Amino acid sequence: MKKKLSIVDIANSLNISKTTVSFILNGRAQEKRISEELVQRVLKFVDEVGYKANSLAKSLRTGKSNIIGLMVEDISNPFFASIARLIEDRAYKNGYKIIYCSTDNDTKKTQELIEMFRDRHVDGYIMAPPEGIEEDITSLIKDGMPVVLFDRHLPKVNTDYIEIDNLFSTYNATRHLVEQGYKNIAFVTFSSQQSQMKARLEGYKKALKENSLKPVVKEILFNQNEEFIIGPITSFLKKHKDLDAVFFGTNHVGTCGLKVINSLSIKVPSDLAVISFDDYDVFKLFSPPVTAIAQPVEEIADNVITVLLNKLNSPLQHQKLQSIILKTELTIRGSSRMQAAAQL
Amino acid sequence: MKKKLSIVDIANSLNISKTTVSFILNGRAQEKRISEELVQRVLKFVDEVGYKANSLAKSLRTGKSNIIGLMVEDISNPFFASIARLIEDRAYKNGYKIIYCSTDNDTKKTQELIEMFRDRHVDGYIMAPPEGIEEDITSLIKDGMPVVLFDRHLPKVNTDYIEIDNLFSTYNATRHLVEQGYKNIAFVTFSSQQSQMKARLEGYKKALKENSLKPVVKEILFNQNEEFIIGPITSFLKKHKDLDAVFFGTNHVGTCGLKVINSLSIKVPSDLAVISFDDYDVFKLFSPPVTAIAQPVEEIADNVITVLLNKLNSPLQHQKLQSIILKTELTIRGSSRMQAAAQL
DNA sequence: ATGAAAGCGCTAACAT
DNA sequence: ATGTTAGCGCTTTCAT
Repeated sequence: MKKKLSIVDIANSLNISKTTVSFILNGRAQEKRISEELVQRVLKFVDEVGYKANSLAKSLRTGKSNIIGLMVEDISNPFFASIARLIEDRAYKNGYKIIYCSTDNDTKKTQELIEMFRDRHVDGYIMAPPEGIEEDITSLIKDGMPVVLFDRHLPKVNTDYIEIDNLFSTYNATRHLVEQGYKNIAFVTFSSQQSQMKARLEGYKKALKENSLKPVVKEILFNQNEEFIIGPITSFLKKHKDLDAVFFGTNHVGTCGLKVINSLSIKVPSDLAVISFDDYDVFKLFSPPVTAIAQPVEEIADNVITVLLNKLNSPLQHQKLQSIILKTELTIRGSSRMQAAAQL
Repeated sequence: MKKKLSIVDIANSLNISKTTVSFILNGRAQEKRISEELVQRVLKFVDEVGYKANSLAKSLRTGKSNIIGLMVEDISNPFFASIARLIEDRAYKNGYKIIYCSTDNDTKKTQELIEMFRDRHVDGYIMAPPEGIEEDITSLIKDGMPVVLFDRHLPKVNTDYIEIDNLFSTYNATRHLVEQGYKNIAFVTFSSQQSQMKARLEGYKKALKENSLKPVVKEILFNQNEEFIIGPITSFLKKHKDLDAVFFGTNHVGTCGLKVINSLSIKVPSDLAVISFDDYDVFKLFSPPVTAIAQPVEEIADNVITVLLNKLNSPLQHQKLQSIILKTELTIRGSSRMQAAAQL
C-alpha cells in the first residue's frame, strides 16, 4: 500500500515551501509572480510522482466540497433516472460530483437526507421536493445554499426552479381526445398537492369544461409498491364501464394502467382510448402504441445544471431568481385515434 | 446564516475539554470511565443546540469517509437503476452514503472515476466493471480498498463478486425454445468480452449444440445511442428471413429488438418467437408478452451490500473471498409458445 | 476521570 | 518571489 504523498512531501523534495507549491497548483503562480522556471519544475515533479491533493483537507479548509446533492423521487423511475444521468454527466464535466438519493416523496426521509447532505457540506442542492419540506428548504436557502428545484416547485419557497408547462400539456392532450370524439374521459393520477400534479389535473379539467364534459378523476395514494396502484385502477375501471378514454397522469400510473388494461382484456382504443404523461419505451412498444406527453428531459437537465452552476459561480446574492417553464411534446399514436378504433 | 457549532463550542459552553466531549460522542465514555452524570449533561446539551460533528474534519482525521462509490454501466438502464436504488437504501440504513456514476463501459472514463473516488476517500467500491480495468482495480485492492464486483467479474482480478448463473440461464431458455419446436434460433447480443456476456453466449451455444442446431449470432457494438443498436438488428432480421426465434442478450438489446420487430411488422411468435434477458415492464406489456429471464435484483443488491459491509467491518485481510452466483427465473410468456402461434 | 496538545493535509494572511 | 505560520474541526496519545 503505497503512501499517499502530501503537499509537504512535494515541497521537501524540491526544497521549497509548501505555500509555493500550493500557489502553483492552484494556478496563482502568475498572481504571486512565481518564476516560470519554478512553476514548470513543480508541475513536472507533481506529474511524475502522481501527486493528487487531498480533497478532504482542501474541503475542510475552503469550505467547498465540489459535491452536488441530487434528490429525486425515485431513481428507478425512468424519468428521474434519465434526468439524473444527464445531470451527472454535466456535473462531472464541470468538476462536480453528485451524491444522489431517492426521497420516496417522504417528507421525513427527505429531511434526514437534507441533514445528511448539509453535514457532508455539499455545495449545492438539486431536488424534486416532496410536500411539507418548505421550511427545511427555506432554511437551507437562508443559510446561503444554492438550491434548484425541478419537476415541481414549492409556491411558498422562493428559489429557482425548472418545470414543464404541465397545465397546458394535459389541457392540450385532453383536447386532442375530445377532438377525436371521446366524451367520457377519466383522469387517473396520484393524489398530491405537488404543483405539477395539481397543474396536470387542472389542465384536464379546463379542457373538459370548455367542452361541457364531465370530469371523472381517480386519485391514488402515492406508493412505490405497484399492487397499491394496480388494485385501485382495476376497481376504478371495472366500476366505470361507460368511459371511452383514460388519461394517466404519470409514467408510473400509466404503466400500471396498461397492466390493468391487459389483465381486464380491454381493447385499446376501441373499448378505451389511452393517453399517458411521460413517454418511454413501454408506451412506444405497447399495442397499439400509446399517445404520450414527452418531457424534454435533456433540456430540463441542461437548465437545471446551468442554473445551479451559475449560482455556484456568482457569489453575489443579487442574482435574479429564475423560473424556467419548458414545453412538452404530445406524441399522438394509435391508442387515441378514433380512426384506429373504427378500423377494428 | 447561523454559524455551525464545533466541538470546541460545546466544550467551552460546558466548561470541559473537547477531548471529553469527543469521547462521549463517540461512545467511549464507559471505556474512559466518564461519569454518567457528565455524559447525560453533554448529550442533553448537544441535542438541545443541535450540534452535528463536521464529518469532513472527522474524515480527514480518521481516514474514513462513510461513502461508498457505486459504478454502474448506465444508471438509466432499468436493471442498474433498480439495483442502485436497493443498494442505496441498504447503505443509508447502515450509515453509508453513496456516490454513484455511470461508466458507459468506457475504460478511460472508468479510470478517471476510480481516481475521483479514490481522491474522495470513499471507503469501499461497488462496481460493474468494464473491460480493461483490471490493473486499476488490482491496484485499488493492493492498497487495501474493499472492492465488490457485480453483474460480471474480471477473471484476472482476485476479489469478491456477485453474479447470476448466466450460462445456465441462457442454456435453459434456449432449451425451452427448442422444446417448443423452434429450430432456427438467433442470439443477438453486444459484442463483449465481459464475463457475463461470454457466459450468456456460451449457454445459448451449448443448448443448440446438444440439439444439433446451428447457432446464428449477431454481435452489436455497445452503444448508448439506440440508433446504433436498432440499425444493425434491422438489417440482421431482414437478412435472416429463415429465423423462427430470436434471443436478445440484454434488456437494452431486447427493447431495441422489439422496436425493430414492430417496425418490420413481424408477428410474434408466429413469424418469430422472442426471448430476452432481464424482465421489465416493456416485456410484460408487449403483445404478446415476452418470455424473459428475470434477475433476482433484490438478492443481488442484498448480497453486494452485505459482502461489502462485512469487508468494511472486519479489518483483517484474512477473510475468504466470496463468489456468489445467484439463480435467475425464466418466465415463459406468449412470445415463445408454439401453441400461441398455432392459434393465430 | 479528565485535559493538553499534536497532527490529519491544506490554504492564505502575513512576513521577509 | 518565496517562506512562516495559524488555523479548518476532529481524534487520540500521553499526562495528570
